[in-house]
Amino acid sequence: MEDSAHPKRPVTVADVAKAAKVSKATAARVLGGYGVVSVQIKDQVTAAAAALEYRPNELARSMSTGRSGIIGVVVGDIENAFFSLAVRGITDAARLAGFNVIIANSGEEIDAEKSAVDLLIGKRVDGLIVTPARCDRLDHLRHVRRAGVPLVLFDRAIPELDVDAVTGDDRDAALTATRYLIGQGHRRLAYVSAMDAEEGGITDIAGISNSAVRERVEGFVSALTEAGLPNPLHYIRLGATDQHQTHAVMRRLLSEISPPTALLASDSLVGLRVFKSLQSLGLSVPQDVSMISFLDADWTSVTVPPITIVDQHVYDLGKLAGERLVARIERTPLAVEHLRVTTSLVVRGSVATIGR
Amino acid sequence: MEDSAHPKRPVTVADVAKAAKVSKATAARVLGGYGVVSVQIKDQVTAAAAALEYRPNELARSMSTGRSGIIGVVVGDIENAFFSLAVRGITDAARLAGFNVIIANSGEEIDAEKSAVDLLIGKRVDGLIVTPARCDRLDHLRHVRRAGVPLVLFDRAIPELDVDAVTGDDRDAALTATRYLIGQGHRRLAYVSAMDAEEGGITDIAGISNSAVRERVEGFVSALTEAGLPNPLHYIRLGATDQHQTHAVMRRLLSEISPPTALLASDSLVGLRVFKSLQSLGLSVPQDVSMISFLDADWTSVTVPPITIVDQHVYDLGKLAGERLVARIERTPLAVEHLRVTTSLVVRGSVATIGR
DNA sequence: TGATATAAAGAGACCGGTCTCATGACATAT
DNA sequence: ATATGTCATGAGACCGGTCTCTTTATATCA
Repeated sequence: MEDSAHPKRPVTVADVAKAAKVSKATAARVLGGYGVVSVQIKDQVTAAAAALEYRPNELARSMSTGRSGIIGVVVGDIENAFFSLAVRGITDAARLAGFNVIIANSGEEIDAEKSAVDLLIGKRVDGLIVTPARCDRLDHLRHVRRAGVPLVLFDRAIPELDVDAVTGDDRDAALTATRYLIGQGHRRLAYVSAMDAEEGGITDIAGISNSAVRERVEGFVSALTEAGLPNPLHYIRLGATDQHQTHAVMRRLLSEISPPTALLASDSLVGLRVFKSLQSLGLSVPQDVSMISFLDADWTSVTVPPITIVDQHVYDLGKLAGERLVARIERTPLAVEHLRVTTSLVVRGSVATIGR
Repeated sequence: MEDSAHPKRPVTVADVAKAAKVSKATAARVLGGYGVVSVQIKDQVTAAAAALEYRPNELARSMSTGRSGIIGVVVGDIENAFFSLAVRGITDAARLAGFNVIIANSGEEIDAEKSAVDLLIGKRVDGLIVTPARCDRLDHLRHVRRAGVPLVLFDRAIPELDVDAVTGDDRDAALTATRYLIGQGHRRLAYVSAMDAEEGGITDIAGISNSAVRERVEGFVSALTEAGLPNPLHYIRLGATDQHQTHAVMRRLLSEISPPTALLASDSLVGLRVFKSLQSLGLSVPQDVSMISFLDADWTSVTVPPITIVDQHVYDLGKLAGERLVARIERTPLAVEHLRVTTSLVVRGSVATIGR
């Protein structure tokens, strides 16, 4: 009865004003915490507001101030530990500055990303953090700029966009990890990524539309090249998008005439799939195959052996992106930058020393 | 120059109307997709809108319609795989119905939860899904009801609140898992949870303020009782809130005169900590100690041995909560219900058969 | 005592949409 | 030819805040 009978129109400043016998403007001053009001009136209004259980309509507030207090975040896949940890970092930075976060998932699809961006702009977010699925379709991001909404790219940079980006130092990370593998005596190294497969393997590194993937491949290839190893592109495999695909990729890879002795997995999901795949093929790590995965995910420390990983300091990455965006929103004068967070190799037990 | 020089006031219906040489009302009809407009005028307005790159201000739209198209979700900890998977389920259900999701983290703290709820109500969300940190402080949730905002509780029920709840069948899950352990010959069983420790162990099950935790403990105790095992509360341990605490809890537990032979971990984070703790104590699973964890987390399938788990079908749980809330928002006539999603025991290798 | 400064409160425009109601044009019925 | 109805468009109120500008009351000074 009490709930359904009163669909109860929410209490507004006008209601509070009437109850406190003051003008709407005065009540608004108290409730909004601006302007000058006498102590007596202030108490009067506060009391009336409490009695009526007044809650400000943030929507209306945003309407007139033009600020929503919301930061929009478009990520590739929230379920991925990489993103959920990054979101934590972003959220913490945002909350510290008094902003809230609204999250949208693009599923790494450019159209979903586009509509998510449009939607958030429509909600008049104060700023936007986007993980661009591709670096070649930019209209929607250009539009964000033109709409005057601060934008920070996350995990992937797009130099031609002239906008801040926060990423790991992917090139260096791959370089370091690969050098380490080479240093342990490995000569045939594979790189496995979840990026959608192009036909017939990699031929054109510069053409990879995802900068994070591209930089990692570049680092990987550089390390092989500087070590004088032949055919650096030979063992690069894309398309490890799910367990089934990964398994297929792994079977093909390991049934080559000279199969690789070490694998570099492009992210923790791929790493997990690769590890499972090796298990089901009856291969043991690192005796039969060595591996390194990106990201310090849960699972990497409890396997036997624990997995050697490239720690991307994802939380910091997210926090930095959040802080950068806040600075932009607050119009702090800053040059456009590509901030790279250095990564660190955490050596555990998944890489064997061979050929000595 | 071009970006900074034009802080570029966003394009409004009025601007489009002027450009299309029609009234604001007519332009709004076309842009908002309501009312009746002749085809000719419609094209005219559409063209003008495209030329000006008009984007509707969803805030203003929400103001006048009273609907924001947003569902608010307050979770305990987004970083926890349980919640991030649930959020995926919620988000999918929401998007299917045309809603967006805004996520807030309570950190399982009642005050943070309170302010998150207030904030979301302020943003005029169309509905709210909350994981209540406690079942005894309810003012803010009562207020949600009074404000006329549909509410669905997630993972934990509060019967006295007369509101929908979607949870796993925690009692049954714990009962089944415990019975299984007993069936494998275990007689000394421990239950380890991350809930804040009360002094001196558990004495009053009915007093546990988190219904999910309470039901699991009840199920655990029921199974022990029906098997005629003595002292069912003896090995229940709370306070496994981080790796350090968990380690302390485990040391104490396993240095008892008759230590437990099997452990039930209340969630996947606790499970992971327990597993790591066992590793560092040099104990092997299941030879030295058997264990079962809640939630089919990543790590549980790649350990040696893989962990026997209680699968809570979390994605479905989230999806169901999302669907239920959408139904409420759309005023589908439904009785208030506590929906329980049945769980299933996935037997892998972390439980030994003993004493035969 | 009157002039002026200053603090506090009120009146009402505004943000950008939605939506009701009024108006005008044209077609059909009488 | 006049009345009636329908359809497309225009005018303007409204949502619930913020904020500028104006008015009123009180204090300060010559």
